[in-house]
Amino acid sequence: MSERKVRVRFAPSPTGPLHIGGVRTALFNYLFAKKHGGDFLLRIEDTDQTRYVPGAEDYIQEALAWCGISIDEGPKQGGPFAPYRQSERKALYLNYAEQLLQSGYAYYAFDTPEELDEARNTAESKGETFTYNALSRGQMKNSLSLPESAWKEMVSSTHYVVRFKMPDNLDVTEIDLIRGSVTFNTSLLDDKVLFKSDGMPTYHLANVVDDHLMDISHVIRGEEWLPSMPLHVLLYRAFGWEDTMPRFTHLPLILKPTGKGKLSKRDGDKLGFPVFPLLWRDSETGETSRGYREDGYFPDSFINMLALLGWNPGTEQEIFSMDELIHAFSLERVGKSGARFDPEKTKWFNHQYFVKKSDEELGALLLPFLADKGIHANPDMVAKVCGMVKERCNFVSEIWDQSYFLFAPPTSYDEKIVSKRWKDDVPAIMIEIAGFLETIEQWKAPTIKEPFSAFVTSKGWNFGTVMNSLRLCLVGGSFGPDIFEICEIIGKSETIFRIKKAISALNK
RNA sequence: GGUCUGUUCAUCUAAGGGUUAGGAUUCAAGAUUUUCAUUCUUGCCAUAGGGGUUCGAAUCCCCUACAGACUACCA
Repeated sequence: MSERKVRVRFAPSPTGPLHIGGVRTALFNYLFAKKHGGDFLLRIEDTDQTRYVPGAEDYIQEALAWCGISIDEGPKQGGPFAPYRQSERKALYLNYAEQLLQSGYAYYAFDTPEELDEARNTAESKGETFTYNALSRGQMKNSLSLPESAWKEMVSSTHYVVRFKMPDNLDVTEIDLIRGSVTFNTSLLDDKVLFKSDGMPTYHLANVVDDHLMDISHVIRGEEWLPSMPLHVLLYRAFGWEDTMPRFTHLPLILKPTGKGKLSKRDGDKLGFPVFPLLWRDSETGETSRGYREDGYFPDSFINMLALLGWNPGTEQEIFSMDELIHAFSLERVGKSGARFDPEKTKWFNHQYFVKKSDEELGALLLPFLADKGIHANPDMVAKVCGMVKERCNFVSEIWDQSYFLFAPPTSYDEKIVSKRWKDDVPAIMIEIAGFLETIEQWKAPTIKEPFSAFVTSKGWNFGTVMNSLRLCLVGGSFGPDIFEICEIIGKSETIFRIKKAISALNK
């Protein structure tokens, strides 16, 4: 058993864009597989045609690719267990349902949705919950309650479903790799539908059959699946597959940053952060949802953040490359309780990756951004600019906010700073400063700074006044890199031009 | 309602019977940067409550509270 090759699957249904909770599930599966030298498969669970959303499957593939989660076997990449799309495996499932029917672990049921609703409503009006199980199945329309001739006739003439015959009052105990032993009593469980009247299996049947057929060794999925674990275990037993049954692990949920409940799309809209890896445009409503990629997050930063949400290495290391994650990962170190999502920490992670990038890398990312604004600057100069301001940024887009004045003169002056710095004596001083700068030959930051400082001192001016006013002229506000660096970048004539421009613009 | 799972600073978490309960994010203060940001230092802040077991409990057990998931011919 312990020799078995690790094979895990990520099995989303293509009903919309992949949520970050789903990405994390995929990531943990991937890390676990790679840690043990195993395979990571993608299987599309599209057994519900009514919920099929065009583009969702492509989105899932693209999102995983962006994250650096590579798929060993899947619908696009193929593999020895193809097809990997359940709708394409449709023909298979009926045989397995019939196997259960023949061995007495399942039965035909003919209750219409209306009849089931009615049963639920009657129970509810009595303050009870209707459960299709050993106690009630005798009163329903199925192959256990009806005479054989009657139900056989119905099987051929009407729609039917196949239900699992849940044993009465049996304790089912199974080990969850992060929670330990979990026990359920079957008397509280219902006779789940395994095969729908439209000819498709339900999730329960399809996932067990496929996991078995695809030789899956570990099922790692969200906590919302924990209640259906006993059903799945019982299915493995019914099929006689218990000796190769995968080990189960249920991951804790990702919760809203504030308030209660699990993270939803709404929270992102409300609090202003993405809940999807990639931008998503709903083809029906035309509505778009932000994505981490488009918001300027780096995939490795995004993955790093996600990995630490619910898992920790037991050391104080926080920055991990994918390879380091693979090396350090273990299911035992995944927490049991839900983790509240923190958009602030996500930004912090991005900042860590941001400042680690070389000036040239950032420059290359900024270039197209500048081109959009009609600015075509020298790549060397752009790289230098990135180096000057990257400490103050979390995203590429913020480089522009911190450096636009290096590409063009300020178009406005921050009013607060003007009233604070632009005193009556300042214009006269600035005129003298401009005149002095005119005399400087060597236009480099250090060679400007030295004579400049001497000049200001000799005049007896307050250094802070001069510097802050000069910054206002060149930048339009009170921020940005070293003032002499700015002078060097924009050049001598531009520096003097901006001083004069500011004097006339601020002359009241 | 029922079943299952969970509960350590505001947030992510460490400490798998013995530490002044540690780190990170956020926030606040100070230093540096004659700007802003960075950086550095410091500070604030937690074992849900109650019972046991034990020489000793965040850790083991029970009860309560709270939270979440599930309870479809959806996954």
